[in-house]
Amino acid sequence: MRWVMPVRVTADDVAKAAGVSRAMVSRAFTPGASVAVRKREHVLRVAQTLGYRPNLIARGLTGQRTGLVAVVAGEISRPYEAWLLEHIVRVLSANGYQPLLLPAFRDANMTEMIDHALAYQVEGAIVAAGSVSRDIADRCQASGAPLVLIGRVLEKNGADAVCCDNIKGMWQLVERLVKQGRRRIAWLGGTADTFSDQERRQGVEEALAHYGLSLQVQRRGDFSLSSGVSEGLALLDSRSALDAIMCANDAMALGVVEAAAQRGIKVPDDVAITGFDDVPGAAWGRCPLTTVRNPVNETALEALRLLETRVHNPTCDNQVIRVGVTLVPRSSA
Amino acid sequence: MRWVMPVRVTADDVAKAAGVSRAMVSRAFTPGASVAVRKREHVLRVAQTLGYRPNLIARGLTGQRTGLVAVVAGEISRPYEAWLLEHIVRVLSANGYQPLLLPAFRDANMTEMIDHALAYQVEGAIVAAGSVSRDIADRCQASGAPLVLIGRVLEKNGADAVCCDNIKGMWQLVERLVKQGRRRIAWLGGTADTFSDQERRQGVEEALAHYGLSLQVQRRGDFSLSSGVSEGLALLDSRSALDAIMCANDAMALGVVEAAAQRGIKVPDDVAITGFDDVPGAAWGRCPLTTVRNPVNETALEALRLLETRVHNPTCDNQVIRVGVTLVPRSSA
DNA sequence: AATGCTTTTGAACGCGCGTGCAAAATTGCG
DNA sequence: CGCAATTTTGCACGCGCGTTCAAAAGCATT
Repeated sequence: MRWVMPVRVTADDVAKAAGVSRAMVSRAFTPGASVAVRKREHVLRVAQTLGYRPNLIARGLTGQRTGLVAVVAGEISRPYEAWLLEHIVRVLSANGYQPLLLPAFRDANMTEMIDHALAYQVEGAIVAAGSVSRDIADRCQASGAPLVLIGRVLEKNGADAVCCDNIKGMWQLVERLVKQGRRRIAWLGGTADTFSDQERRQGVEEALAHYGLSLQVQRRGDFSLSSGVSEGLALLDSRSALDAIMCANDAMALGVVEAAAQRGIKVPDDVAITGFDDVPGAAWGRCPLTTVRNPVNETALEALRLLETRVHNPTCDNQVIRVGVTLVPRSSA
Repeated sequence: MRWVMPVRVTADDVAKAAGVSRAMVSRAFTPGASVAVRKREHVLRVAQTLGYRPNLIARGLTGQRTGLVAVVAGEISRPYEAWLLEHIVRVLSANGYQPLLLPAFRDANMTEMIDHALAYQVEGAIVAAGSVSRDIADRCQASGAPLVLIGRVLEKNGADAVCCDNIKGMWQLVERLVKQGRRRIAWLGGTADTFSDQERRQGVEEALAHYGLSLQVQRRGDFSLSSGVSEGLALLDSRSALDAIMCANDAMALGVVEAAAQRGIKVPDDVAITGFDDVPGAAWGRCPLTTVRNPVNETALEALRLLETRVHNPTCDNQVIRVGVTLVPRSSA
């Protein structure tokens, strides 16, 4: 391939080639601007020929919209995170935003990351991972970039958030188990100090208490499938005569299914297993999971809505949107 | 929370507050610039107090580095895509780049998307999804943004690419199957006109031919687990007395494992099943997959290396890096 | 104290763009 | 054709920053 020196075609070049002023070119690309129809067409045609596109970086400089939105995602290789990310990105993209992806590693310095994104003049940040301090929220607010949390709520009204109804979801699962006559129920929690873990466990305990029951055993994994296997084995070996194991998410539940298979324990006859999220893949595998559907698409839509609402009205009170969940009964419980 | 009007702190503000010129502030933030040590410290301290950070958008305007890299990813909710994306993002992030995530939907207009990203003055684009035409490659080249393809190679030297050794991987799998005495082998391909599908199938046929064998049956899925199940059932029901089913990726292989279970067919005793990629999760589930490891981390590193190489030397010939694969023998074959 | 050399500093410019404002061109109407 | 009302257009400015260049300041040597 013949290599040609890359040329940055600017509005000036187009203006010269079209025999108009540069302002003309700018207006031709601005919908609703006052430009003669014939001239606009002419300019656009010339621009097309030269391969010109307005430089979005320069546009963002004047305090205009940059169109950038920071998206903080957790470990993308995990099914739930990937699933959620896909929907967020899709929604943003469909609405004319550009997602700036910030990966949150285990020991990632969230403050530093958000700061860095803010330096790109993002119009907002959607955080679906890691723990967000009040400090970060203040910082975003100070930059005028709305912050929306997903799946976690900042104590004391620090930021907008959208979060599924963890409590209700767990109630529904417990109700189902109890109706099946299960009484000896164990809990497999996720990473400590995560919001999801806390609320989901709270939901389980509330619901059990309502039926006069309480948890037989508790263990804690890290939301990963492999931790589901190891902790599942531990639970099954603990000789507590369990008849159900409720997990804080689907991945761990699938791990427990695996553990049960390794021990030759029948699911759901001997022991019921429940998950949470209904990730794609929960329906497949050894034993289709009874779980609760986390409506990620609705979540993504609401997150964007919150973002835009706050752009238009920065002073309104913080909102926490609770999106509804649905019980998805399958074979595992 | 008390709401305070967001203020954009600029270098001018810092300059005034520190009693120096604005150029001073700029230099204080430029490593290696000629600034008195005491003064730099002073400026940085004042900047810190005011919460100032250089506006990266403005910086990018002068033709400096924007630090942005476009990343085109496929359906993120699929295990392989998510896994790869995670590594790409991690590598970019660790090297001071900001990934601009472009989702490639089924019927996404790739040209339009790349164009849009180019308007953000990205320093390069890493494309790990969709089909890339020569047209796009030229367009990137014209903008001076290196284009690196992952998992696909553009015919006739159109762009740099990094791609695993599909052929060799398939040879290794075939060799293993043949040594196990398998002779009646079926092929489950992925989405047509994808590079991976073509090369992997080519590898299988070459290797089989080397042993004087050929494929008994062929079917085609779409790389998804569910297509693996349906096509797997079709293959198993086809009464071809198959003793092995080779799949174009892990997801479909897991689907076929599921299909076999549904039909009560034993894996690997009755039929062997192989995958490709070794995604996280291939090791788990009903039957740990015998597969070939696709080194995504190395892939991501090489992609970035190609990107940077081309930035420094735009005229060098296009390279296609082949990263090595490893056979991962597990239970399924 | 005067000279020559090095380091540090500030004023000015340009990056590419959107837009307010006033001049120019067009239109409508008598 | 003449004049006012209305588009349409071009000029000039500023967004926030990095950087060049010449002036200023510091320093050592004579």
